Amino acid sequence: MRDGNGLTEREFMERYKAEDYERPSVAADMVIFTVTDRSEDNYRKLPEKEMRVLLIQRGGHPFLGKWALPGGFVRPNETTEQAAARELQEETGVRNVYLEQLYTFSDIGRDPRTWVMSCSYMALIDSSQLRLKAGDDAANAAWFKVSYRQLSERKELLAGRRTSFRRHELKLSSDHGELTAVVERAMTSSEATSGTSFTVLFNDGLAFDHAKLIAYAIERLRGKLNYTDLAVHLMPELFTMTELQQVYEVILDKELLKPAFRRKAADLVEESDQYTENAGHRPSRLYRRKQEE
Amino acid sequence: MRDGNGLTEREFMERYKAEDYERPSVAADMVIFTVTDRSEDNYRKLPEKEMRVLLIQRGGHPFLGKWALPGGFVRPNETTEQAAARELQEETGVRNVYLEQLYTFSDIGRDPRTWVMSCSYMALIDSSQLRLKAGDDAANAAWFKVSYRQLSERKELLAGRRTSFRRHELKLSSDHGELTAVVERAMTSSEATSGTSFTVLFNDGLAFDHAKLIAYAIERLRGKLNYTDLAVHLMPELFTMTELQQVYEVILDKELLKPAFRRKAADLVEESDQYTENAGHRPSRLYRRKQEE
DNA sequence: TGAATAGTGTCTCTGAGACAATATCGT
DNA sequence: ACGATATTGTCTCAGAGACACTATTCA
Repeated sequence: MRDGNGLTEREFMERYKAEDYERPSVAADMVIFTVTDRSEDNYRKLPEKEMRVLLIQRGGHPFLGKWALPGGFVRPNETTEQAAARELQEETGVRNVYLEQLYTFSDIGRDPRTWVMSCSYMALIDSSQLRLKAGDDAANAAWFKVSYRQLSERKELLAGRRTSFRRHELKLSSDHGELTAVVERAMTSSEATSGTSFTVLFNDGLAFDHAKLIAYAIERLRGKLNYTDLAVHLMPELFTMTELQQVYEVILDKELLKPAFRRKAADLVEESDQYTENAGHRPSRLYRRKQEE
Repeated sequence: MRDGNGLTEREFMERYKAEDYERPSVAADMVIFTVTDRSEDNYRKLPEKEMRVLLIQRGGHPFLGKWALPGGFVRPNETTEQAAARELQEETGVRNVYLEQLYTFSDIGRDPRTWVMSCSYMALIDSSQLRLKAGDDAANAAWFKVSYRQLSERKELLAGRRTSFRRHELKLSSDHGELTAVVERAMTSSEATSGTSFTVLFNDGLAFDHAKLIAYAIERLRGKLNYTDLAVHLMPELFTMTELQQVYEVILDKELLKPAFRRKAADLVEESDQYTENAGHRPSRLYRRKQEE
């Protein structure tokens, strides 16, 4: 079979010049979430939970000294998934975790060096795996406590184009200090069009557009929490219902009713024969992730 | 502020060589859906609906003569969204449509020429806009009727890793013939990991891995249909409830109950004062897309 | 008048929200 | 016994599924 220039496929391939077009670099960046216990002061209370995300302090330009998501450039003989998994293992030593592609960001100028797209991933790590790698080799890596709260909501009707804006404050805190960003999520909808976009309005301490990536990841995580078993990936092998509920509550940033939660979560988990002990109160049954269905 | 090499940011940027790493080409490929009436034979029956997708016959290597999704390489001064919107306008003449990023595919060897990732988008076009561009300049473009049906389901438990496979048949038909592919969706879940992946098992007539992209788009479309107003983007400005229901039915490939559907859809639409006429039966109220909420 | 579709009524069942009551451990 | 959490019960209400019924047009 010959094409318009009378070439067979073999001939075409031999003459094909891969360098004809300008190409972007593609990075795989990861938003790695975990939920940990806050060390508790009171004597028989349950420890509270905190949602945390892993950040790395940049040791070079650009954004020297700022905090960035772990990630790196995708190499020629790997997929973006493989690049993400590789980075994840390099940074946390953890393999075999929940990994989900989020979105590919390609705003022009998002990296001052050159044309770089970011294929972003979300990873969920349970706190027991986390403990293994507490004293990480990278002194410049830290788990930041996450808070993501809606500040305001605004609606606008302009030339048949209705847009609603939701402004959120993203606060990340750790021993290394506190980072703050304000991200606005705009949902446009007109006669035919429709779309969502994120804008970073304020940013103190985060590198690149990573505030946007983190906000996007949190929105995805919250959205999927209700209709998937995503949360159990954040749990150790055995856990109580209350612990699972706390994970939901800290991610969604709202309180849930116990009976309703237990009914819904019952489908996601499997009873074990074990119970908590020495807790200062009635022991609770331990559950594990359900494999079936 | 100076980095490890004693450089300021300005000095660093001047010395930064953009050519240090090998880079992939990035294409924006579009799965463009529309729903059209099938020309009806009977005299007072309503026309049936068909879901269609736009394909373009390749005029050059590789995959010469095969059908591919419209798309093209992203250029240095545009985002992937902009590239997708540009391609969409070039191919269909349509602007201002629903556009959603789907997934970035990066399997190695997916393009035999060179390293190419595909950032895929889904677009929804209503049938009235479609008519405007019926006689397209591109003689090699055609709207293919879509059928996507589950063939089989299989579950496997292997070394603590549970995987469920769903095999689907994708059939695309038009005046230019029929294309068939079989795509398998594997959902793996083990102690901690979890993930979904698509594999093309059989492919007759489609270029690249585009059978996979189309399958992915259909799954996304079906999934979102139930909890978003996605479907109204496929409708012209005024439409009846039955038409809207038919769109749901042809996409989901299953029949819905009328009263239940009307209750649910009532939130998505707004009544107009107009009614259908000369239909051979009781006229029906016309609705339009709701802007509020 | 009748074919065909438009539109409404209503019964049931399920699942979520809300609140209350009981159970059990460790000190 | 008491503090704290674990676990279950149940009332109510909203929404989905299912089926049946009435309404209206045009050939």
